[in-house]
Parts: sequence; C-alpha cells; structure tokens
Amino acid sequence: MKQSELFTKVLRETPREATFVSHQLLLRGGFIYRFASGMYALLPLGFLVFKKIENIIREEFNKAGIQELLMSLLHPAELWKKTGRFETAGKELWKIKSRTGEEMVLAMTHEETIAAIAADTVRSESELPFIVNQFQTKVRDEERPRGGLLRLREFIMQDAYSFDKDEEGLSRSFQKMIGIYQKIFKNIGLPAIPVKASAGLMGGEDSYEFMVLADSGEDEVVICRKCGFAANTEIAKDKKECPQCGGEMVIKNSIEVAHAFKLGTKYSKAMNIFWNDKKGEKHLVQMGCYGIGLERAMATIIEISHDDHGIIWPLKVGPFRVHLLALGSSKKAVWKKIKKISEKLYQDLKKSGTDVLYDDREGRSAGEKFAEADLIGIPIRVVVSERTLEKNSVEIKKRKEDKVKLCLIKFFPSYLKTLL
RNA sequence: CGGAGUAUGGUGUAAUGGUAGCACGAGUCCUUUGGGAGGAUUUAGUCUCGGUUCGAAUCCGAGUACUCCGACCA
Repeated sequence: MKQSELFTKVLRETPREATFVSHQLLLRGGFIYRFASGMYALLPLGFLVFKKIENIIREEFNKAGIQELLMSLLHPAELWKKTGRFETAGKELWKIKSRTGEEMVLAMTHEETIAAIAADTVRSESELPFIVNQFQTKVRDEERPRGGLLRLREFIMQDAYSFDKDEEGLSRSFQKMIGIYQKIFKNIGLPAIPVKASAGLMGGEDSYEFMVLADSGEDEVVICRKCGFAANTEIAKDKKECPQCGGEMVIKNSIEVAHAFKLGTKYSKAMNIFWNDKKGEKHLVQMGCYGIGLERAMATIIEISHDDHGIIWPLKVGPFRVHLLALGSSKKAVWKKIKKISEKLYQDLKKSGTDVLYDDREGRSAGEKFAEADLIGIPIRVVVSERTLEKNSVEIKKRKEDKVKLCLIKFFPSYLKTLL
C-alpha cells in the first residue's frame, strides 16, 4: 500500500475525549472513527490489524480441527425466553420489535442460538464431543461504554461452544480450549494469564478469565509473586498467601480479554439437548463457551505496547509488517533516484508476499515521516534517503528498538527475512 | 440508573455581558528535506431549545451528547 493513497490521516494532537492511551493512539493514528459512545468504525489501518488478529485466532482453531460457522445477529425472543435470559439478562440485552410486533433480541451472546442448533443436531454419543466457533457481532446496551475500543456497545467476538457427553468430557474440552487460547494470546503478543473467576450471568459452575496486567485495567486480580497463581478478587479477596505455594499474593490491575465458562447443563436443559445411550436413556449434553473480544484485544495490545511517540505493534498484528520510507531531497536527481530505488524495493517486497506500507509522499519532511511512522507503529522501518544511498544501503530499524542498521541494498531481501 | 466533569471550525485552544481570535490540519502555489520546516493564499466554528438583557460563546433553566468514578462485562 502506498501511503499517498491511504484513505486516513493522522492527527497531530490528541482529541480531548480520549483518556486511555489506546484510545488516544487509535484516534491519532487514524485507526478508528467514533460515531457515538461505544460505536466505532474500524478504518483501513484498524481493520488491517483486526483482520490479522482474527486470522491468528482462526488459524489456531483450524489447527485444532474446530469448525467455523456463523449465527445470525437477530434472534427470536422466544429462544431467550426458553432459557429465561430474556428477563434475567438485564438492561444490556437489546430488545427490538419487527414491524409486525414480533419480539426480537440483538445477539448479546450466542448460547441460545447454538443450543437451538445443537438440540436439533445431537442425537447419539457418537456425535460428541465437538466444538464450533464463530466470529460474530455482539450488541450490548452497555451502561457505560469506555476507553474507545476497550468497552463497546457493538463489537466482534470470537465465540466458541463445546458439547460433551459428560462432565469429564467437558473438562477435557475446557482444557483444550484453555490451551488454544494460550497459544492465541502468545501469537498476538498478549501476555494473558488464566484467572479463576465466578460464572456470573452465563451460569454454570466454573470459569476462567484471561487477564492482561495493565495499569489502565479496570479489574483487579490477585496474583502470586512466587508461582504466578492468579485469581479473581471475588474468589481470593483477602488472601495474603498463595493457596498453591504459600507465596505472597499481590493485587494488580488487569484487562479481561477473554472468558471461558463451563456452562454444564444450564442450556442443554432449557433447550433439550441430549444424547441417547444404548438403552435409549437420555443424557443432557455438557456445554462450555469461550470468547475473545477482538477490538478489546486490539486496544489491550496498545495499552501494554506503546511509547511516547506512538504504538508499537507486535510483528504479527501490525497493519503492515514493513514501513518503507522514501525521504525527500531538494536535489531533483537525488530524489528521482530515491524514488526509483524505493519503488523497486516496494515492488519486490510485495512480490515476496511481505505486506508493506510505502511512504512515497512528496513534500513531507523527514521529521514528519518519522513521526508518523512511530505513531502508526509498524514493526519494521526501512529508510531510503540520500544518506543511505551514498553507501548503496537502506536503513533498518525495529519500532521497539532504538538502534538502526545500515544494510547494503543487495543484501536487503535476505537480511529482512531474518527479521520477519 | 447513582455520583462528578466538559461542550467554540476537522483537531487543539482563546475571548470573565460589547467586533468570535490563534495554532495545527485540509486545498492551491513557491521554496525546504534525517525527527512534526518556511512564505503566500483559500477554507471552516460558539451542542439544541427557551429565558434574562439594548446586546449572550459568556448569566439562568431544560434537554442532548461526550468523558471519568461506581456496578457489570469481552
């Protein structure tokens, strides 16, 4: 992508509305646009990041053989009445009516719908266990949206649902999902720790939250300094000593980026999901659900990975992996050469499948290009300028490091590979 | 919903009852090019409704929006 063709612009100053770093930088960098509180558009740069995160998650699910589906955003209210959540879900549940007065619900989550499908699908033990996954919009009439993408009224969630024949199976599926989540968070650059928590509205008996320690976090988590055991404050309120190793427990702020619930039979009971054994006896299916908020994950990455100049995207989730800057020169011949060489590098990078943003803009000072590059936070910066060309080189710098390296142009492709 | 705060061009800010100004951005032109460069020129604003007043961005009332703290959540 050529930066001269990029649809969005950066802001020099921080909009006053933003107090969270991630919100400030997303707005300034032109990643997002606000329509109303908790309702945002992902602009091209933001959407690129979003898609990277989505694909990393999808890849892990694919590896685990978990099938993807897509359930509707509109639900008949009837389904929610069956589970009782039409009343118990509270004000966050967005209720609407069709033109004929038919009651509907906007998906706050998808237990009801997946349970409805499973009730018509599962018949015998041989069909179990299975896990299905989707990426779908969730709409919640939040009392207080906040922090830009940290808490939205509409967001996209990766939500997976597991079905097992018994509790033991549920535990296995649950463990499997915890493992998948750990891989996912590692890949998107979030040091998320699983924390034991209570089940809340979702019902069921057991749940784990995935928490990322961050000063700007709104949740408190009690964590052992020695062994790393972590628990929700609801569970480990006043514990000074670790229940596992006896080490010192400290309280830290954190952001909840995912939640995994053992739902048990709450939904299978309400929606009649059961399998028949050999004797023809019915057994309720054990369910689990597992969700990651994609926009929140994106904002959380920024909360923990930025500096005074801007965002520092991890290599795998940056909108592009390489930011190629062509620095201007008043000498026409030199500028022509700079342009020519960067254009060639740009084309070569694209051919080799490296996603690159190429700052080809004329009339922008070097300082401005550097400042924007730092703000947007693309992991690897490559500079072509009069100075580098004198040495037949380009300059390479990682966003997260200060040191710069000169690299002869002929060695550039192979050197770059070692960084990707 | 409980508490608090804010509301002026796209963004950031001034104007304490008397001419709405500045900077940045954006458009055009010239110069400049290793850390947000300079000049010329153009562009665009007082959240809404009502009240007080000769006169309101400014005072009063209501509404709305946004932000923050609480509760809940991904």
